[in-house]
Amino acid sequence: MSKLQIYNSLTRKKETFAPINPPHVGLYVCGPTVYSNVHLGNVRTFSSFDMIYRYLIFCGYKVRYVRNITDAGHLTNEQGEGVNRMESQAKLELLEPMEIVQKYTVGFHQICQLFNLLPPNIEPTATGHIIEQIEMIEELLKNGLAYEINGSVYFDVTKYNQNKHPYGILSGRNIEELIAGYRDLDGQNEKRNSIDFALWKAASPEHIMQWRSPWGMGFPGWHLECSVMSTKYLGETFDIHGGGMDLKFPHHECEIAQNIGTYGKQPANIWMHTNMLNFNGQKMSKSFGNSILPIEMITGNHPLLDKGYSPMAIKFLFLQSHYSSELDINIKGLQDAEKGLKRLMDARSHIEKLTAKGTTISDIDQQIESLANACKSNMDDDFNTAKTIATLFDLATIINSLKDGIINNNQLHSDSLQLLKTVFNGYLIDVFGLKPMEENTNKILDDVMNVIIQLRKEAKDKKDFMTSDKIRNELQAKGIQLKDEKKWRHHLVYLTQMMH
RNA sequence: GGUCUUGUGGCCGAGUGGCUAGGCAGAGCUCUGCAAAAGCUUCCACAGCGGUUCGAAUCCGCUCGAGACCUCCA
Repeated sequence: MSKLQIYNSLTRKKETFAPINPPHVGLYVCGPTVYSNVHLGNVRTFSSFDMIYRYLIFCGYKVRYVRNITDAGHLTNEQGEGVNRMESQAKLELLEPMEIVQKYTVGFHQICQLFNLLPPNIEPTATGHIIEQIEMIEELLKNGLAYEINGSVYFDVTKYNQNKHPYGILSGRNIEELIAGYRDLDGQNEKRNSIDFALWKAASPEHIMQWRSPWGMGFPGWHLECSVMSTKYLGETFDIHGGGMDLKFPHHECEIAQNIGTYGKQPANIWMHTNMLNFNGQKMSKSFGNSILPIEMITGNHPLLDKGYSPMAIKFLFLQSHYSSELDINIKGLQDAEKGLKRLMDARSHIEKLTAKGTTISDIDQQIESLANACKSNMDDDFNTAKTIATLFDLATIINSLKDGIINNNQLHSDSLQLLKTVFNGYLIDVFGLKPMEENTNKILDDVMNVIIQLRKEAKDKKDFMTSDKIRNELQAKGIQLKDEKKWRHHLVYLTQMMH
């Protein structure tokens, strides 16, 4: 049996996964900043880590998954940049910061549900851990790695580096170059050194979010919350820390510095970074005009889209590439994913109708077993979902052949049939978190449909194809697809239902 | 400018130094009243130039191109 290998950004190689306290695994993922809508790129990242979380569970680990909500810092009001929230307006016209936080936190959770992402075990907020953050700053001050100026506290990167702690270990930067790079920028700064970063920022009186601290009223620095909350819930050193590639520097670099500066330890054994999402060859961004919100993707309410796509199809498209690769999507890719997903889901439901009459182990049985094993070893190879999906497609071909009688069911042993069920449910449903299309559970509708199907069959038997085609077409228009030699079934109605 | 990543067939995308990735699309066939679905067969690759090697899409170098980060960002 293969063992799980994970690419570690810190060491830049694949490593055999060995949790600190098996079977327990600590997983920390940087969550969203909730002052605007999450976009589709965020969804890819959180889908990737959802799959990783699910696969760890699938492998029998007991995972504590912590994903933070960043709700402190430079909150602006809804109108975004260009609007000075400090200008005096009637109090009620301004959104309360926590109102914004609430709105976008709820929105984020809704999107997570639509994409069938499991909630983390703990979802801590930055504002809920101000005291702990202040405590960590005090430790850093005590360790001589931070200094206070005018009510703000900064991390002393140069000093940290002199203590043989390599700042830049994760992102491959060296501080001389960084300093040189900053020198060109404006130097109006109270920091001792341009690469120092804020642990605590003094707040001007009109700043809307501020807390009391030993250094006066202020708010915590941007990198501190993750250090504090990962340590609090997972320990000073835990197994996996994840986040988007764009957080590698400076966010994760600073996090490491803060943790080492405080506890003298690397916070995480493994750092994982998921890659970015492009649309039509470009990074999704407002300035390119190709930034699409998840909800727009689902409803199709966007000029660049021809129609809406189901969250499952979108997620399937994500899973067809490796989490660490850049992914470029477009309309055609979405359409392809829709069809591909349907093929796999159809194969999955066909398994239920198969019968196994094999008495000995046939070639087919052996093929099924080796493909099932391949799924595991593909996933164990740094969560290679693309390859695993390819393997599932190979199994789908076998299933379809069995269904159509092209492969005789005396070639299929009952153990293999069971294995097919286990694999399709295990990977497609449990690990990838893909939901099957909705099955009809309405008994009356079922009975009515059987009457209609019977009528159509009689028309067909009389060669009255006008009538039989009419029935089929009318049903199609109502979202029910009728295929000959088959039962009728519902056609993807659930999506639109979910949106309204 | 610096750090890092990357360049695969019509599109999207895996990939180990030597063996068909896969999906969707295209072509042909089977099935079919017609569709749909499904099955089988098939076409189209590894940016360019060198090098290492018995052998490289896979390793090294250069050229060209793309992207991310260096400022909040998944």
